Amino acid sequence: MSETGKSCAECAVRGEALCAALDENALAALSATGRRRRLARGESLSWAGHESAVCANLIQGMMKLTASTADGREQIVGIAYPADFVGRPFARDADVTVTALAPSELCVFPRGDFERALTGCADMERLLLRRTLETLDAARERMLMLARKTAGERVAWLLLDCARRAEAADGSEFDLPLTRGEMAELLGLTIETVSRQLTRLRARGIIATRGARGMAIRDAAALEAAAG
Amino acid sequence: MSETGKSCAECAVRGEALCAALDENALAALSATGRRRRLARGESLSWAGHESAVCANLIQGMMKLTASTADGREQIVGIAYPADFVGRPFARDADVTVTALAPSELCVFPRGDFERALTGCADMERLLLRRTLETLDAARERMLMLARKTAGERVAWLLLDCARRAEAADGSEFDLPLTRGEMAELLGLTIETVSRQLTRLRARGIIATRGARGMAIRDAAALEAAAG
DNA sequence: CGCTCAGTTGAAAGGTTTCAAAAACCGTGG
DNA sequence: CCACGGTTTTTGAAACCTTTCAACTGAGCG
Repeated sequence: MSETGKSCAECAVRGEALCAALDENALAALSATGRRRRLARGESLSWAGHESAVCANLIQGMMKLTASTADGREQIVGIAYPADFVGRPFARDADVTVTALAPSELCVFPRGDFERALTGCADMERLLLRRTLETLDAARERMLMLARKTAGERVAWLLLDCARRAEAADGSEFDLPLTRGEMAELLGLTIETVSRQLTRLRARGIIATRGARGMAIRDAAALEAAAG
Repeated sequence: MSETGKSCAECAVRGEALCAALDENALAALSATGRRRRLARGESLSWAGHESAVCANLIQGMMKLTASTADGREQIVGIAYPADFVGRPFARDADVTVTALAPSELCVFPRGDFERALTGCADMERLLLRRTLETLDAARERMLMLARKTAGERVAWLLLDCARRAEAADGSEFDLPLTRGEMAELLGLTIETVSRQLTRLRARGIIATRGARGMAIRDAAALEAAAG
């Protein structure tokens, strides 16, 4: 039973989060060390360069992981969705900052407790290994994008990714979960360049927009082609 | 005992590779499925988009992991050194190509056999998890570099990395393990840009070169500053 | 209804790439 | 040991794309 009075049994991501791999006893033990935490948009869970004190499962919302240079340039290096794990077990320091992109709720554990749960449960460890390998695959795809794709290709790629995640049917409208600034931060571009590329896609009839967030893909094939 | 007649006991990376976590029996079982393989510079172990058939430990040499776009643009997304693990357990398809940068020797296992060894040995699984988390950290640092650093910063960053790995004392000479082309492939630049940045660092007295590979860092502080 | 902030658009600047050619390097063979 | 030929590296100039700086527009909200 967590601080907020919700039990694991009624957790929105029960069955999808890492702790799905725990048996009843281990779950109870871990659960006793965890607590729910809500973050408003823009609030951070941890900061790069600071001690990596916590691990958490994202229950609802959306978070960004950002890396930054000494002089303040920033880059989003990952996005976390509900049921995703965030944190860095087995390391003293975090090298990313984790910030809520939308109002979010997490189940937070002291890092040491979470590590003990991992070590004590090979299934959960295996699950984390698989997820980490997938995250690494995604990171490598992003490296290719950041290093070799044009601005137009990057924007198209992101729109396809958002549409896929929004499970938007072809031509149907969905809301972008990111501002232009966040899109830029993710794609390694500037706000202006993102805006110009969206304008270009709209001019070519490939997408339609409605306000800043409303988005509809009119020509998925063309968008895929544009994504390189 | 592997094909080449060498046993694990006399393996050059025994104690550092993943299999250091295996007990005697498990090691014997895995070892029976593995074989040594030598690759000349430029030869590949696996190809992106093809079936991820093998896992391996790099015994000696150096390999690059490259991702590529449909139209052939390429980006190095990782480098493997002796004792490093290469391969993608738990996935049907590989999304990177693994190619030898120097004459290399690997201990290669069918993916299924390696996965069984992992599943049967929590210690090895834990070790792979830790290494994968470290690799992910490195990948994120690279994303930041590829997205936000200038050509000069990238080249300086790479030189520092190479010097560190070569354990070159301050001012001492060492050989770059990469050609200009490979440096460019790693840094998300072109050969010409890498060459121009090296020329600039040389002109500023920060480095000295001797042929294409010989490199000496004359002013480490300035180089660190230049790396951003 | 006006205010504020996010997003768009424009023009100029800047850095990197592209294309082209010269120079240096390296392994080979005489 | 030096000359040779192919390849890698360096250098130059122009083109290109993205960024920067600046101003405008539009949307959301009290």
